[in-house]
Amino acid sequence: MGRGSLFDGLNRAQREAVEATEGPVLILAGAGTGKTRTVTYRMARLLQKGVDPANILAVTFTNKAANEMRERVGRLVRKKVAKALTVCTFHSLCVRILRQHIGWLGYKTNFTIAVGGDRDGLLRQLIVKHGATKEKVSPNDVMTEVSRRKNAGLPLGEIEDDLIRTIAMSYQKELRARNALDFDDLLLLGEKVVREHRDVRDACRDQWRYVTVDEFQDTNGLQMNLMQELVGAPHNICVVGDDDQSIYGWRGAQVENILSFEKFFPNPHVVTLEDNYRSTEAILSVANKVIACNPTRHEKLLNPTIMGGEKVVLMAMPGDDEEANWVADTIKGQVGPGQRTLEDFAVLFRTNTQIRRMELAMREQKIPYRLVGAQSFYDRREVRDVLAFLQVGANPESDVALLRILNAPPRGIGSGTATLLLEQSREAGTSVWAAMWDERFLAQLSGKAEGSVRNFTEQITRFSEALREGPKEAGDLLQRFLKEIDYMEWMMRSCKTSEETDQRREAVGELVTALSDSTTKGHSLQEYLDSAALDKEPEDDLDKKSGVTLITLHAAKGLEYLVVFLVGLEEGILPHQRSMEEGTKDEERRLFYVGITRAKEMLYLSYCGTRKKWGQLERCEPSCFIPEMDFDWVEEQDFEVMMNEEASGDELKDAFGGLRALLE
DNA sequence: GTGTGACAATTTTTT
DNA sequence: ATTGTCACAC
Repeated sequence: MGRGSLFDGLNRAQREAVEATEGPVLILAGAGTGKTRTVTYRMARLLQKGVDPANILAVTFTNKAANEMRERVGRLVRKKVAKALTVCTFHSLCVRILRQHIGWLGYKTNFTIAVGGDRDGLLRQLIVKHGATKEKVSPNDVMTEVSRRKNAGLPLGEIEDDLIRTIAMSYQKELRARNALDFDDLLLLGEKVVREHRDVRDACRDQWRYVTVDEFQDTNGLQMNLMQELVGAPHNICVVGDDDQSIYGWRGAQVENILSFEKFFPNPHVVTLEDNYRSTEAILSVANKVIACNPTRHEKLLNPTIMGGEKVVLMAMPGDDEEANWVADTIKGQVGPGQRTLEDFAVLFRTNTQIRRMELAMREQKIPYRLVGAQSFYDRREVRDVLAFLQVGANPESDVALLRILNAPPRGIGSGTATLLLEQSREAGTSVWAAMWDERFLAQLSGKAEGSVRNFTEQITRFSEALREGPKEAGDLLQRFLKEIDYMEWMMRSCKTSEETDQRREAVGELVTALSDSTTKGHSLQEYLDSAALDKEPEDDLDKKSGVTLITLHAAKGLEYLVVFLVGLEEGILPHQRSMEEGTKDEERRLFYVGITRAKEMLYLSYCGTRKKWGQLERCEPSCFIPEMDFDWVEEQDFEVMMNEEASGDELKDAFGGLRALLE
């Protein structure tokens, strides 16, 4: 690769960043300033200089970002070289480290990762057990507090609220007993093992000599500590981020990590990227004026390189139904041969629940769409079940998974037997699986229950052995196992619509395919299960689907679209009610800013006069962020006024007939 | 032990 | 409005 080609199309600041390969580097990159491009070129430059790809680590926050980064480096260097890089999320980095070294902390290396439903289920049980149902304790309350403390490095034993402390501590004990880790444990223990064990730390330092961290404004204290342990002298660490896009404060992110980077790694080479290549002047002017309202920030502007552009449209809507249909109609009107495609459009929401209404409108109007970050693929019931089967097959001692599938589909091991089983495992200090083999336990059961248990253990043993003998055929084996236990038939019986039936069948099919793909590529079963626990979607799933993108503001960070609709600009939604109560309105403003800067050519904003909440109509006020925009670049429209005008003109009557009918 | 139906609670954002 | 939980009947 010639030196000239590597630097083609980079501006001065970007080149400076690419060329600064040694020592700490801080890249302050505003939205759309070619951040990913700069980072990937920089990695290519390292490789060009002769750095071994195995010595390069890039850490991101989402799998999507990790995949994209790997893919883009892959365009610059040979495939084989790109493959040897370590590009992963903080969480999967920690899994890697822990799968090797967690023995130091007294866990077994085949620990399971407790996610979503399983974790909530456990909490629910514990809440009931401690008689806290009638008190206002929800799994979420406990989880929020547990997560907050783990990420801040504070002990659970010092939680003030007695009830929450008790539940939090037994939650932790329970996880521990089941050799399971939650998301926060991954970071907590990952950092701990690296900090406490010099050998581990040095092994990591020896392997990863050049480290890059993306979206650095979103790191929390734990992640910062981990990086400090991982990166020894000469501190070849490059961090990239933008304080204006810090939107994860609620998850413990510390903007100070990027604002005072030099405190952690002295004398960094600082590069600022301000030229924006993504959006029009119109869009950037609106964005700049809004974000300038935040009091504490690195003062900076996004400089447009695309001058002019269509004004940002601000639409007043009567209600959320009309809003959804208006979005769908507008998209329809702009898609066609020689015009835009569905993939050019994205609709951005503050909350997941808003997405439902939009989905309905899309279906009614037969517009294909893809959902990002709504209900994640891996949170679907059938998927969790099937993964649990696989997990148990891979390692029957995975208590969390085993308990999940104990009686799914029903096989005569009901809650009574399950309780006895759990007691047995606790008393004997063994896994649930081991308890199932205990003759003294089996003797306590009725003849029928005993038979059920023996049947089950025998079935699992066969499946497990088959997997061990032929790990490459895991996909087939799984499918055969599902057939053997009649899983699909049971699952289908609880489906209401044929659509649901298809979806579930499809989901399971996808899972089997993904598994087969993974093992064919030479990944172990454990690796597949890890990625399933940490990923939101199977690798390529999302990009393959075509259509309009429906996505939350949080999930949209880092992405861009030709045309963006940012809907629901109302008090209580953006800014969210809770942020006003908690005094985090600045973060909501940054969220608004992130949303605006996703748009390349055209931005539509809308707010409603009324909105349905819990089936009831409620009045809404326009967001307080609206007056903060630069109205030189905004065109205000009112849907009802517009409709009346259309109604009086004859030509367009038919085109909008459907919409008008809605209003009447 | 399993399956059905009425009732209640739920909505911030993600790995 | 949807989803899950609980009580009751088989």
